[in-house]
Amino acid sequence: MSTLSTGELAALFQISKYKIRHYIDEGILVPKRNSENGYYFFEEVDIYRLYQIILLRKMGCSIQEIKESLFSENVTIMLEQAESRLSKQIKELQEIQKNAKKIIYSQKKIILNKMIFVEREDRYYQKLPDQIIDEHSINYSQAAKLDLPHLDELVFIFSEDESEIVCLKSNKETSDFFFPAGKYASKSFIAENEATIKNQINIFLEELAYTSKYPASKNIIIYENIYPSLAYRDAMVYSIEVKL
Amino acid sequence: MSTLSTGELAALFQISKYKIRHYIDEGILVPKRNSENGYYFFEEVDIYRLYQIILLRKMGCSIQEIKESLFSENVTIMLEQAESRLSKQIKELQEIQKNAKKIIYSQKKIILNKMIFVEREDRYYQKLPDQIIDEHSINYSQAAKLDLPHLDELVFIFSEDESEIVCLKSNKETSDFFFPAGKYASKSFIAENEATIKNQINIFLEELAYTSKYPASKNIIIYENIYPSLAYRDAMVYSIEVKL
DNA sequence: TTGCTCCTCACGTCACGTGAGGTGGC
DNA sequence: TTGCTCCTCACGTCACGTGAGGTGGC
Repeated sequence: MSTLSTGELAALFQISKYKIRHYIDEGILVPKRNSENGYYFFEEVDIYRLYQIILLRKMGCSIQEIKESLFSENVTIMLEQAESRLSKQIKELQEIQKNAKKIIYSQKKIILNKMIFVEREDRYYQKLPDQIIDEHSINYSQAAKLDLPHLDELVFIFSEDESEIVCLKSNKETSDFFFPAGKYASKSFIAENEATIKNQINIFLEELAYTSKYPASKNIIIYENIYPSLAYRDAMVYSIEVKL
Repeated sequence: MSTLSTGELAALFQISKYKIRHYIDEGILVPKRNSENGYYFFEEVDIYRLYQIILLRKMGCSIQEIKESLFSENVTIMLEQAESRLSKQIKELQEIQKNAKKIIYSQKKIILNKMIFVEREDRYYQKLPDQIIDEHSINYSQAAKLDLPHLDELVFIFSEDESEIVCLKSNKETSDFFFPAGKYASKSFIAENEATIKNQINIFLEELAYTSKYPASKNIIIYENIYPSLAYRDAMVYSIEVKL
């Protein structure tokens, strides 16, 4: 039976020799050694053992867990546990990938600082309960139950009487505000603070007057574009919309 | 604008406060602090920043890489790099999962220590070059180019003149041995060493004589069942086959 | 002898986690 | 006052990686 040295085994599996030494030190790989020079030599069983270790490690098992799997005749039980965990992990990573792609895509496609005209469906919004609102903004500690997808549904409405109201997407029955289907003027911009937003609203309205298009309603809807916002470092991306 | 404490932020993202403190210490999260009591407070930008950090960390970026992404206005470039790496990683994990399932499945379905009868197609085998063979076994240091799937194609043939020859799966043209299609007697067993294998061959042949089924050829084929073998701790699973 | 590998031991590193000791807020 | 959080600092941990110093094999 031919045997391998640490270096050869490392080359076979394309891992570092230090890793192999680590597994020996931890007692999960127990090769025999040459009694004359103390060199380790690896036989077929050790090669299989190392394959198991590498596989289980890649599947997310700790060295401690692998150590425990040594007590049973075969590693099937540990493999099955690891496989079901891995399956979940792959799904999680796919979700993470989806979110990343969403951010990348939305950052690339968004048109900043330019008025555009968009067609919208009927939209309904509902005032947020007072305890969640704090100085016209959302109170995150109160709203901790709301996760990110929900923030997606948050809008600020500047109503006819100039007051600012924080709302959530809603349906016909429970709505406080109704924005009918049709053509809307829209503009997206980057804002670091609330002053920038107020300023941008004024610019938007002036620009709208300049193009001789007069809003059908004085209700202005402002929302944060969560996904493109997540791409920016110190700023957020907002959009203003008004019905023509 | 409402703000969050470290604990509240940790609860919002379902991570530990120590992790948040770590990101602050590393300088990738830079919240303002209350000048009176030194408490950190987190504003909306910090919440977005932490979301970015958590996302990039989950995608496999190091803190150092995240630190570098801070120099650009947005994290799109870093996100794109991370996304392509993540995509590769997901594929690798799916390969790992496939291998694990193969091992689990083959360990469960294999019938040990019981003679069975199987139908086989035509099989051709080719002797392995001498430099790869060492005392009737494979020399792994020479065969390091062969990866695991190739070991799957390795067999030991005990030919009519009782000699043992190591072979690889082959085709009609380059073959040294030919095992024709038809019914084969087969038995799988666990072996720790070569003596067990020799012993199992004798038991197998006696058992075969006992069932009054005489082999059509004295060529015996022995191979290791790589995938079930990978499930066992100190042993390997072999199968013997002989044409009836 | 040269250039390669092998060994041990100890310390480094990355991304946190933990635990002691003290303060702040309702 | 009680029970909660907050802070700092230092040390622990997991799975390795690195580097010094010395030996072995062709």
